[in-house]
Amino acid sequence: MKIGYPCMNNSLDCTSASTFRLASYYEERLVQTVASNLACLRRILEYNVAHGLLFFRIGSDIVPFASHAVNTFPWQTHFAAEFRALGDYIKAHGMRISLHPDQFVVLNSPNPDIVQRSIAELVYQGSMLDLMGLDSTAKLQIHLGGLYGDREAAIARFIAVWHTLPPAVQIRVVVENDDRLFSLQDCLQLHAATGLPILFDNFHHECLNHGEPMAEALRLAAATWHPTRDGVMMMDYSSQARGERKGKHVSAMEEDLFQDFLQQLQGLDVDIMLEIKDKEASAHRACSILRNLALVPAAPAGYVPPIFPEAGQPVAAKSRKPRKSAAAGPAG
DNA sequence: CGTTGTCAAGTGCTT
DNA sequence: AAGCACTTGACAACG
Repeated sequence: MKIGYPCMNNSLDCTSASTFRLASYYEERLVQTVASNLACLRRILEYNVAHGLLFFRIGSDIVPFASHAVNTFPWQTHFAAEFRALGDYIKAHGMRISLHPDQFVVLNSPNPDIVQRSIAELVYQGSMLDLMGLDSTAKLQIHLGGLYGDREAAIARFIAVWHTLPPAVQIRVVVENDDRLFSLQDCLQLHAATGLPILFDNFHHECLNHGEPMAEALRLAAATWHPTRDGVMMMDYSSQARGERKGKHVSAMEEDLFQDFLQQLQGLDVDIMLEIKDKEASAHRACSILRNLALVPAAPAGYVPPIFPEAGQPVAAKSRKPRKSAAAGPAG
């Protein structure tokens, strides 16, 4: 079992999601930004290894405008060595990686332009995993898409588009049950038609289900992951923020609920992504709980116990990077 | 230097 | 018809 958190680390003074406005796009700035993002990603991974957090979701903004027509820079070859080194590091430490393209990726849209843009985004994100040399257990996590007033037609369109995906992308795509439109049952129907694995989200399942108990839902989702091709089932874990809109994620892990959830696993092996606002802080807590239950290995050599911050207090102040000066302005 | 409106991209729901 | 929410975060303009 591996524990992870998505995209950002609040303890480090860097971000791997630096971007800029389309209006201020120019190539030199792109190169500078990607280099900076990859350097920060490396630091985040090192932090994770040092703290025994072996599951991580890489953000979508590593290469700004990667699937936009404005970006014609061959970043894949320019940064090949950097991506390769990251992949070597990931493999050397047995880390698991996922990416989660955002809401603009809608494979079942009736609009063919949107479908094409969605595929381009998947190709971009999948190619990062390819460049890192990671196998098909590194996944691209998406939702089924829109409903458009006809559930069966919406699912059928997804299946039709899925069959047209490049094989390198197809083998990485996994579908997550969402909290309003497409339930675990819909995802199982999709799995039956395509064989693609279901990334199970416990909180979404609580919001939208057909009465399946959590333990049963977990087993159903786990059975969709091919042991060698896909690896151990990935899942998202969260819980309801009290007093907030239904579906709103908590800001810090509620340890009792997490302990209750672990009981529902009934021995099932999963890699758990904590979709909780305070990121690595909750991941540390989860890891600590799992170490006590002997579900994850003892702390790695040289492990420094994290200082749990008070609620709302950042561990380290973010220091702003110096502004890029006008020296790198567009040609002239 | 702090504040705040805005940002490539989609969909469904609420007002 | 328009605004909002979705892992919101971070850029960029303005004072």
